[in-house]
Amino acid sequence: MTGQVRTVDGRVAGRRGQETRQKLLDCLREMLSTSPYRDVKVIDVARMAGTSPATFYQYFPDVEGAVLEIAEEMAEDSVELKELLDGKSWVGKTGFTTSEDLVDGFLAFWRKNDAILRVVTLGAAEGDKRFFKIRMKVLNSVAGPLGEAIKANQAKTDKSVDPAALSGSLVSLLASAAEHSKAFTAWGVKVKDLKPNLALQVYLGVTGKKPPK
Amino acid sequence: MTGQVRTVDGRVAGRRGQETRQKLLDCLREMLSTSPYRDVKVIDVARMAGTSPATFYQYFPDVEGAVLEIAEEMAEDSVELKELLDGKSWVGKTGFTTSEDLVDGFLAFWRKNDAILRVVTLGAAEGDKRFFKIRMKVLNSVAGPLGEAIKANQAKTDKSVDPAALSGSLVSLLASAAEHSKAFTAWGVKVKDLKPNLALQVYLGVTGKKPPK
DNA sequence: ACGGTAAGCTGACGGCATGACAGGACAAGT
DNA sequence: ACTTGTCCTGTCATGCCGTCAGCTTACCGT
Repeated sequence: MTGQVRTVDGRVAGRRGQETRQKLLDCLREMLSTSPYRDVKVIDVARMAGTSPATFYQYFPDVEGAVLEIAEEMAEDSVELKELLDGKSWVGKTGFTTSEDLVDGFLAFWRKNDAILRVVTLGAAEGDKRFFKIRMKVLNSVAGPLGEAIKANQAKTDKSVDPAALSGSLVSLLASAAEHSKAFTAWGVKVKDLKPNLALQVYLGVTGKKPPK
Repeated sequence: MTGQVRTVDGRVAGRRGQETRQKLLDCLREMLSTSPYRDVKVIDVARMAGTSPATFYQYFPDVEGAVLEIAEEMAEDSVELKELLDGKSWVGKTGFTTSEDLVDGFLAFWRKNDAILRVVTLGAAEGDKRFFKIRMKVLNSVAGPLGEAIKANQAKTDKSVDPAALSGSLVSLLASAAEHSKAFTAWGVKVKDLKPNLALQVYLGVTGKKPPK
């Protein structure tokens, strides 16, 4: 389904080629997490990979193209986030644990991929449809199931909030907290306290009730 | 208080110099809103301003330096956001209006400055202290007063949520919604419905109650 | 084993952005 | 007109970008 990996000029990549390509991607990933996006240069990536800029351009049209590749890989991984909600209960104490696990898992995922997600977020904000789509895929892996959970709970305790809007808000909040956790620290919220606070808000959003002691 | 405007090599800028400098800043602002941050080049800004790259480097060390200048200007403007909360009531129908006005004003501010805020957000996420500080100044102009309001209301209806964490979450949510309103659209939330939804969440966060009909 | 074919890599090059400098243009005061 | 200090730009060295021709390497059929 992925089709064959191809070079920019149309040749199919063999074993060695794919290795080189992967090495370039790895090095780019590394560069992204150590220097500002604006300063990431093809020549640096190539140097780090022990190859030449010309080789880079064989496999990717430009830096952005390679970044998209990494981002798509990450978006694939994001399906694992669905498991944080799949078949979980929102009732009583177990419900709050569900909420805590969700927050935990989401923050961990974001932290693991924070460099690439930063770039994806920027691209999306700048209106680039490709980055926007990737960002939505990641967020939807949580927003989808979460919206379902909210809708299911509203069936019991009818409230007048649009489930889509609410789950979207909650996921946006999680993303924002993950990307800018330092802001919360500056507001006097200790890292340790951040997670419970987020979990509380998620629980409140889904069930509409205070969590059991 | 700003001190005198100076060129990179230490001369003080006169009338004409300041005009040129301002023109460069305006053009940079324009460029930022029309092309990806990564692709903004000194030469383009200079060309647009009808001057030469050398002139640009006379007033700014690099693109980032000039961007910081614009960002600081914007951060100054952000004090106007405080007025959205100063002395406002959170009681009953008036309270919900306060919430609506806050959301309205915040989104408007963000939209007006979205290009520069995008870059500030990126810089902050990348760990740049200067951008982080600017972003905090903007967010604090709302988070501060909002936190006060929350604390004041908790005095009556005691709840166990940290006011700082809650106001931080709400402001983060607003920022996220402003920056990625398209995401909400993709979730089926119409632009028209987004504001009331956000206002509702802010109101809920502050008062802990559903708004009066 | 051998030659053919396609994959893989790089040196080299024109083009453009960066950033520094010195010198010329300009305005203002004397 | 002359001086002084501000302001702008032409020019230059440097370095990255993006492309290409051409060389080397691996694979495959006979």
